[in-house]
This record gives sequence, C-alpha cells and structure tokens, in this order.
Amino acid sequence: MTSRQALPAGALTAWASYLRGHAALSRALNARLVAEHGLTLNDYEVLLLLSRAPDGYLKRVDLAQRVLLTPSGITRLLGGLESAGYVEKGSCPTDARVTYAVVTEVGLAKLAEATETHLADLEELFVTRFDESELALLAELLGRLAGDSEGEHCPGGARARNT
Amino acid sequence: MTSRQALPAGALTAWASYLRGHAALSRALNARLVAEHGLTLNDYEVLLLLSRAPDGYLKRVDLAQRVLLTPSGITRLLGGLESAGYVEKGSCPTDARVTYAVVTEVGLAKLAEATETHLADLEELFVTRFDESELALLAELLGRLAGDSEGEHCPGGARARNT
DNA sequence: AGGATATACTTGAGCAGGCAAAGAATGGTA
DNA sequence: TACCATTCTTTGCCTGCTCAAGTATATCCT
Repeated sequence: MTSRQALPAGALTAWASYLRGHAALSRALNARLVAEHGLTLNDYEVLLLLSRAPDGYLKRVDLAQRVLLTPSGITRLLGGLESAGYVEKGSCPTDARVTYAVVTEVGLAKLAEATETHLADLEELFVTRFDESELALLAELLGRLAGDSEGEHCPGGARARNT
Repeated sequence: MTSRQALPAGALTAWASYLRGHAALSRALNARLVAEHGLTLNDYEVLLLLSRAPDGYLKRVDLAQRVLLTPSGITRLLGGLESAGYVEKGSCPTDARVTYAVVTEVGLAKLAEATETHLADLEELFVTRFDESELALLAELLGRLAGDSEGEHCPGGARARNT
C-alpha cells in the first residue's frame, strides 16, 4: 500500500451516491421479484445457493454466513421458504445440533421460474450501466469485502425429516 | 437452465457477490456509526445533505428523493432526528403544505463529530482492502450508479417553528 | 466420569422502513 | 365562487431483520 493517505476528496460524496444507487437498484429488483414470484431477494439468493450446493443442502449457519444474515435472520427466512414448500429441514446423523436446509423439487422449479425474469431485470436495471468486464471487476472488488467461506458437508448426507 | 441469452454466464454470481459485498460494507459502517454516535447511516446521510444545503434546510420530499427513502420513511427518520434535537421543522411562508427540515447547531456539531470516525471507518474498510488504482476504479464505477437531482428553495426562507 | 466452554439453532422484543390510505393545502378551470 | 385534481406529509399496519437470551448438543480438560 502506497501513501497511507486519506481518502480522495470526494470519497464521502461518492460513497453517498453509491449508497443511493444501490438502494434504488436492489429495491427495484426486490420489488419485482416479490411482485412476480413472491420471493424476497434474499429468498432468491438462498434458493440459488442451495441449488448449487452439492446434493442441494447446506448448514443453516453456513447459509447465514453466505447471504450475510444473522442466524436468527436465516431461521426466519427459511421458515418462510419451508412453509411455502421450497425447502425442507434435514438432520445430520453425526451431529444432532445442526439442521440442514434442503431444496425441494418445488423449490428448484420456483427458482428456475424466478430466474427467468430476474435475469431480465438484472440486465435491464444493472447491466446496462456496466459492460461485462466492469461488472466482473466490480464483483471481484466488492466480493473482497465479504469473506468467502466454504460450507462443510455432512459425511452421512442430510436426511430429510418427515414431519 | 443455463443459457437463456444475453447476460454473461457469471452475471448472477457476480451480482450475488456484489450484493454480499455491499451488505457487508454498509452493515459494518452502519454498526460503527450507531455504536459510536447513535446515528443510522441514513441519519448521517440526511444530516450531511442538510449541512450542505444552502441555509441548511431542505424540503422533506426532496430529502426523501435524495436518500431514496419513501415519504413515510423520511417522516419517521426525521422524527428521530427531531427528538434528538439535531433538526427542526421549518414552515414555508408561501406554501403551507411543505415542511422543511432544518439542521440545528447541535445537529451540525453531531455531524462533525460523527464524520471524524466515519471517514476513518470508510478509510479503514476501503484502504486496507484495495490499492490506490483499485480504489479509483471503484469510485468511478460506483459513482455511475448515482442520479442527481436538485431541490428547490423557498423564496421566503424557512421559518423555524417554535413549539 | 463430570463440569466448563463452545457451537448450532430458536425465540421474544424491538426497530427501520415500505405500502396504502387519509388529511391538509394549493392550483387550475369553469 | 365552487369544484376537482395535485402535491406534501402523516398514520396504521406489516415485514424483514437485528440483538439478547435461552435450549440443546458437542467437545475438551481435569
């Protein structure tokens, strides 16, 4: 790191307008997602994460870390997804403390359905302002602010708990 | 569900990490601001905006637009700042519908106090993670998300309403 | 073994902010 | 002048989340 200098002069202002821009963007995206599919941006994000996880399950703690919610936040969010039938609870045979979140078929279908319009929204609202390389760059830089972590997998697999 | 069209393959992921990055960043900043000064990031933003406005007052509507809150959001936010003594209501002699938000001396002092640590936080969070060129890049890209709007000023000035 | 400590998750209370509807003032327009 | 549409703001109700506690389970240390 070169000169241990203060932030550039307009930093406060730049940050402020960034904040505004972001608020507008994510609010719009969220609103559309809710209106068209009844999913929150975070709901969507969680579904996406689960769909990509091996075997479609993730520890609730890890999930929380990945979407940057507190444990209680995840509990409530998953509560919603569960009662909608998009995810189920799974238990780990080797550690009774952990509860997994497992995507259901219905959940995957919902995700696919939502993805279609969400990608379009994303393109319209966000991507029009940046080209591909800028987008990648932005993602990389901002991604650096949120530490990435791997989720551990349960040796015995997650067993869906049939209520 | 991969290739729909247009959007680059990793766009969804990129957007996701952008989201996370932003969440991490603003959450951290907000937490510090609250812990050290009892101000929300939005509180701070509003105070900053007011401090920069000519004569330190702004229509509530304009304020809402600038920080991207809904009118009701602004009402409640200002409610908090008012009861803390940082802003006052002002009425416009030519239009009885509008209420201005006016920073008080106390509010300005508070802003100055908060700015000190806020800038430091901003610096710490950015500078420790990015080198100078990345920082410049980031500022440029983020700045592009902004849309600026002007606020109108009251011809007669804002009269503070003394309760 | 048996307690201390740590980890995984849930629950209750509370807060910020959104949406929709209501209240209050203004500016046409006839 | 009376009326209607618009604009500015507030209020009620609701959601999404956080924080602080509380409950299990697991692990470590003597």
